[in-house]
Amino acid sequence: MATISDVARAAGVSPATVSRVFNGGRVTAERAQRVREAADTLGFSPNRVARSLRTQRASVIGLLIPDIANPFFTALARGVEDAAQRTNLSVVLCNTDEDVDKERRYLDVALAEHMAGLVVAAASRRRTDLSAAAQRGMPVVAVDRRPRAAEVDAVMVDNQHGAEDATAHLIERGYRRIACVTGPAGASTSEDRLAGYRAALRDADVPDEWIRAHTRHADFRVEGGYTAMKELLALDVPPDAVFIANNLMTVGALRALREAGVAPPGFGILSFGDVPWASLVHPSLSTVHLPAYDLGEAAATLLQERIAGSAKPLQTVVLRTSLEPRNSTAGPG
Amino acid sequence: MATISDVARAAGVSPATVSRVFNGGRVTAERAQRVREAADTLGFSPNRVARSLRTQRASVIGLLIPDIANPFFTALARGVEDAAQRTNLSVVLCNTDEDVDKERRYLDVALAEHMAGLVVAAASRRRTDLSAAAQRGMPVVAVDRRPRAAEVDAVMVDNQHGAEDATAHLIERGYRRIACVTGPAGASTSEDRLAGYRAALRDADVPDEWIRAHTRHADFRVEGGYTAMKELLALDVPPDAVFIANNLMTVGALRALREAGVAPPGFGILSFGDVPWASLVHPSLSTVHLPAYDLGEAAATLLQERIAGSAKPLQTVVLRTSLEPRNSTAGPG
DNA sequence: ACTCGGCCTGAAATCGATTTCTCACCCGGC
DNA sequence: GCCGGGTGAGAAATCGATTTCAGGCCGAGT
Repeated sequence: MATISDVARAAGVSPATVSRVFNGGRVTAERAQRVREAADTLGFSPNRVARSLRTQRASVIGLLIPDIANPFFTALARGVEDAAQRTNLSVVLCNTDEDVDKERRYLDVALAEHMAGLVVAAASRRRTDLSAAAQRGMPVVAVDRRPRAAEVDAVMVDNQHGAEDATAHLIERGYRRIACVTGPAGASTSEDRLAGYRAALRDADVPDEWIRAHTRHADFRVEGGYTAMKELLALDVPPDAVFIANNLMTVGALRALREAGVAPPGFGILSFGDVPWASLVHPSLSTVHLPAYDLGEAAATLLQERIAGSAKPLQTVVLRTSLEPRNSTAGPG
Repeated sequence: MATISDVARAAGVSPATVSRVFNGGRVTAERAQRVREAADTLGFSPNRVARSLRTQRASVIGLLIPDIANPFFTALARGVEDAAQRTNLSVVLCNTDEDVDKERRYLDVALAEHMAGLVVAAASRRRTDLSAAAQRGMPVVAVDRRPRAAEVDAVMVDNQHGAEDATAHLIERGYRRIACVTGPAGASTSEDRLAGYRAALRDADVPDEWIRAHTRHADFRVEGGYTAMKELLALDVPPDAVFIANNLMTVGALRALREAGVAPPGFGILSFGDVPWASLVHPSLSTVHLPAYDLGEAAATLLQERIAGSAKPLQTVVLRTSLEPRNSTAGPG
């Protein structure tokens, strides 16, 4: 591997001159030419480790996500990656598995590695701690989930509004007994979506007591959705529709519904978050589409501004969801 | 951010001693204790950039995969990640998008970043070029797909055997007109799977000419599978079963089949590679299960041996697939 | 008592780039 | 002819760790 000194020697100049050629310093055209030729023949490309050490800034950003198997997060990752690539940043993808300890280990690595910045979809609203990074001046952007205590930029979706819209849509279709399966009590996403669901039902004069009795908290995973749905179906008077707060739980719920022989349009299903290949499974499944790719792109762009030194006040960008209804003519009747 | 000298000063020792405390040199217990206390109070963790520069080896490995949205590769990535974490390596995940240029850019980054090694699922059998890495002594393990010219370790699945088994399974069930949708002509995976399919059919005395007429090459993506399946269904005498060479094309093919009103068990479907939530879609879909996680784990383990300096001759590890039939009593009839 | 090892320790070199500092040179103006 | 300003280039410092080298101390053996 050729070093900058090798190139300097080959071109008959000093290492400083070589560095200037590649970093926009003032060098006479003739010398610059010689340096470039020498670099080409030697196959030189600057050692990024040495550069990082000297300049005190890396060309790597970290992306912490809770579940790499969830298509929502892979789409988000692609958004981050595309935005990062535009300024020659590489992305280290870290899968925290919804595990706060694993997440903290990755945070430590990011700090020791002196990464340029972090995009974090927090594993927990309450227990994720981003203060260490903030303290050491490493820019952080929270995405999708905002850890409670952190003073960081954030890019979110309008969970409450999206959920309210979606639930209202079910009501318009004529469903009357609309249950809800949401995520863990701690998570901001699950609380906001639940709040939206509640708002829509209250607006339709459904009593709070009924709402509480038909709300289930699960874990944002397939199995959790399955179990919660089974519980709801076992009620004395089961619901005629359900609002489900994420895509994986929807998959589980669909299994429970199939086992119970229940299907649209007699039973209304609304998923918050796109279910992969949902059109194959249930053509009549409505979904709230989340702009996962844009979320990642916006977060990475914001992060790059901070890395470049922007001192603007903290921002929170909120992206809107969009409802994608199917089979608009059908209803419960 | 505290440096090693800060710790040294605080503990009243030299930086060398601090380094030895953390890297297993011989230091008296009393001093080591003082150093550890100083490090704790200062929140010291060694700067990995400086360490990499000095030791000439990084604690980061690169993972190049062609499609992060494919569950097969995310499972593989988790295998790599878990294995890497056991020896404190971090994984940089690079999504090449089946694009050889993008892949080459990532390879260059990996070299400039002086990563410890690479696990590569090549974007192309013919055009992916791993020689630059090999030349500079960076260990590389190919996984799932083996680039033609490269002299590297590899971890593969037994594509041909798996495909042959799967096709034989369809024959046993009584299907007689078994078509095939495979991947691009260049890819090793698609060729091997096609070969297995052919072998099984030849074994059942199906003429070569018929086989050729019922084989379609597509692009390993959803749309490709859809188009190819439509073509096959439009034949004068359409097939009564199909062997599909990867999971995403199966999704497309299923859509084509649904549109044509064709379904199991009258029509036999066999997917090479697990289709996510297939049980929801079509309970009677048989799949060849690919050990994606183990593939990644084995590759990362092999890579770590090389990084540690193993000079064993090049290895190729082949993992077996397993057939997961459903609805075993049903057949075409 | 003297020497020879062995074991710790700190000083200093090192990794490969960037960047500051300094100097030499050249040009133009007075 | 001399001086000032501007420009380009090299020498050397620097980033933060690891590692070599050399020396100091202590204990054991003769």
